[in-house]
Amino acid sequence: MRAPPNPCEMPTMDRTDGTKTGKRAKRLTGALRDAGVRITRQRAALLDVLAAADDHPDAVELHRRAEAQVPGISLSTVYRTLTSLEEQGVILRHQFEGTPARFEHAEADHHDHMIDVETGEVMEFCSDRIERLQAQIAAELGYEIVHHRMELYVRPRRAEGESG
Amino acid sequence: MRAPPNPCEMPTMDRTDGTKTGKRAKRLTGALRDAGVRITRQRAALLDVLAAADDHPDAVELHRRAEAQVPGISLSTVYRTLTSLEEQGVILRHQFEGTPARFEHAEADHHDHMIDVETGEVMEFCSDRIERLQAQIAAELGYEIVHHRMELYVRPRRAEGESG
DNA sequence: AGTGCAGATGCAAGTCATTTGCAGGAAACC
DNA sequence: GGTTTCCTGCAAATGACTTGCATCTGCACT
Repeated sequence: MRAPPNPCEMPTMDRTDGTKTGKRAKRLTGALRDAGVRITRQRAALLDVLAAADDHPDAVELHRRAEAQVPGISLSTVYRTLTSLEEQGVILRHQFEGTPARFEHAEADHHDHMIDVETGEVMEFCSDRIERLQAQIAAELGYEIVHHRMELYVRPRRAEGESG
Repeated sequence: MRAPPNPCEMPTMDRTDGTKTGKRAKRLTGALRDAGVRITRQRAALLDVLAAADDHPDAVELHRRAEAQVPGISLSTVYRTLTSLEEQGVILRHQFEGTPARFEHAEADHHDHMIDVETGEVMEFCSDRIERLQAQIAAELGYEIVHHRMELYVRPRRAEGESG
């Protein structure tokens, strides 16, 4: 139960590891600084929180977590920073159905998402075969893919004889 | 190069055909009536507009088109009706990136969407092979798919030597 | 055709997630 | 340390819907 089914499953396993998380925060910070973006306490806190997150928090949740490091940080700053981090390519924004946008750092390899419609839990997966088919379909119609969105809204498959 | 690549490409070809469109409107209306939903002038107009649409209009555009038949129809009625039509399963709502929700009638077979990021044009496609892979991925993790969303954001592939 | 009424409508006001104008504040570079 | 910008917090604005409420209307039943 729960074995990685795809070759590209679980690209980086270092989440919630204090050391790795810290390094990730430093890399993200460096990327920003290199891009000429000013590193304020607020942004550092947000990068920290994003680097440490192993889930897919929304802006309000990120704000809550960031307040531990920068009490009084404003929600608009969180939104503004998230937008700018997204533009710098260090985080990804996902607009799943019926929820506010959720974010994750962009250090892991590309993956798509599976959302448990009963719990809201977000899982990651990826499939090279699907990606190839997508590219092929676009190419056959004379297009190239800029980016794609693939979300599977799922529910636990109940064993036979189970009811509820 | 340009032949329909998938077996399920182009499921119904009757769009923008006056007669077929009228019949579709009647079928949609019948489905609603059978479900015990009252057919008002406003709803009839909206069903008409939806049946005739060969694009993917949003609520405001549908409102604009419906006003030709029912001057003074309210935008809230359009929204309310679209929600109810969606619940009845006669239309589909698509939330593409960065645009208000877009709608289409649900009489065509299942398909996914490809959005030209330069023009906003929406094209339909489908791939049985991708669908099968998706189901397989979900199954391997112990889930079944409730529904999915797959959108390809594309740009015309320019020929070699072209610039711009 | 007339009647009753649950369900539908229009309008205005409300909600929710996110963005923006503005004036004071603080990184970075000298 | 002084400036120069860029950034921040706050409050107000925005966009896309949604909802409360008083009125109206399909439509089932005469």
